[in-house]
Amino acid sequence: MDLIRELQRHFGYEQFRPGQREVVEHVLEGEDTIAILPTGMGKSLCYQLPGYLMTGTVLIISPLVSLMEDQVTQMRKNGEKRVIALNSFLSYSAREIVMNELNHYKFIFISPEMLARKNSIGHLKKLTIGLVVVDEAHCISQWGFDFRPDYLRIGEFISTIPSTPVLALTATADDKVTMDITRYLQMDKPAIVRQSLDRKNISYSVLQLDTQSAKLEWIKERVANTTGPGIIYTSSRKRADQLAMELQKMGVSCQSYHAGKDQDDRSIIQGQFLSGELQWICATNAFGMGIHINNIRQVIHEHMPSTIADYIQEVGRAGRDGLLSAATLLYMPSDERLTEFIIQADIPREVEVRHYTNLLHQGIESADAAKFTSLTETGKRVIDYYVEKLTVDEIVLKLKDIAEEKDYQLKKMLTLVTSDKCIRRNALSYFGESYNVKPAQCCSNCGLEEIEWLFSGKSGQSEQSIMSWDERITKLLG
DNA sequence: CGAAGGGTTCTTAGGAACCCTTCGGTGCTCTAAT
Repeated sequence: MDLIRELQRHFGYEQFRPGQREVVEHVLEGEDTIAILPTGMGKSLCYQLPGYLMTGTVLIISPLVSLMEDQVTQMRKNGEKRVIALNSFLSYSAREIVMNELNHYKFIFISPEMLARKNSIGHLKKLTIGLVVVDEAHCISQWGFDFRPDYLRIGEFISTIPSTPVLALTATADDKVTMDITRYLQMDKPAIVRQSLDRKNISYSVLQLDTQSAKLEWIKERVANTTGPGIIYTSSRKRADQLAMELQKMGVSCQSYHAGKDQDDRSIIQGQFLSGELQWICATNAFGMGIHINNIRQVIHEHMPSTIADYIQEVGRAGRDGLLSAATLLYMPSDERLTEFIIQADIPREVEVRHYTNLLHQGIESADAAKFTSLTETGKRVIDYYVEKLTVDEIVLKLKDIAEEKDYQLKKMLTLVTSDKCIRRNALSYFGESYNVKPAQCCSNCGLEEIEWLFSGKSGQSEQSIMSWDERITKLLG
């Protein structure tokens, strides 16, 4: 088959981007495939093109309803009418109608939660599914074990259609994530297509400061004197709101974004950032997935994320246009305490697990049983998943493992932040990669000399723009 | 655990010093009550 001709016919492109052709070929061969392609490499083409070239429906499992809606809108805009998203946006009656007409659709988007429902499975099993796609597949590791257990149930559906190829797409996967994907998607010796995660145009800096207010002052100076658009990641919703307010006071066009805001506000803010109306976003880790903005110049971490993989995901949102971009992480000793608290707080404690499962064994309905414990809604759902597979003692051990793993990930992150070795090299080695050519603007540990490029488009900054990085930092810290 | 904010004390009427309490991330779906 002449894939280039098909590419032209369906998408109007003259050539594939790196990795795409290989992925498409594996999928068309009917092989299970894991594609690890950096952001902006056109992952959706990896299932859309095979979809057109094969019989049967393409089922795409997607983590966010907003992301599904965006993709459906995009595909419809490109002339594809046979596409639908199955999620809670559909009214009950609309869902009934759609479910009975599923064979009209070529591309069906669905959340893991919806996929786990018996009703959905019944309808989907009537279809001939040609390909199952798991978009943002690292969510299996990131969320499956302690947040959205239905991510671990995807494999149960897949095992009912054993000869259908499965394609997992992600921008970041270390060995453990690759193993989790293989296992929980019941993949059979998957083909792995991997492009380097090294983004040469991103320069990494870590700055150690002593207090919260020093961080605030640094950010204010930085935003006032350099160019956006940019994202500032914080570790709490409150902090994101405060920062946005401080920057607004300076006349910076800026909004905060986190899960505490209602869905409408969130999509408005995202839209404004997308259109360039907003220069800066102060956000928790709720912001970013599925944000297709090419010219983000800066990603500032007011507080470090809890894993290196998260860090690389967040930082990777900068510079999709290939132009130089800055990633700056502000670190204050003891910052890890908050992160530690957050990641451990939601893991159910042993007493809660034993109490809850005891009630279940007495025949009490799970919803009622949860009321008698201090379990969070998330905690309850996580245990409900493990109860199906494990004994109580095993669950307790499993949760301990999860906690230890998270702790280990955080320690890795902390090592990256506090090391005086090359940040790029350290981060890449976490993904089993080494680099060959060091870019001029590598990282603060290798030495960043000029930040002139960060002032492009700003007027009246010529004097500052020729200051060296170190001089500037010294000045900022006064 | 540590930061931030509200309240109280102390000493003398504005503010510093301290104690105590609260809060801290990610998303899906459905149900019941307005």
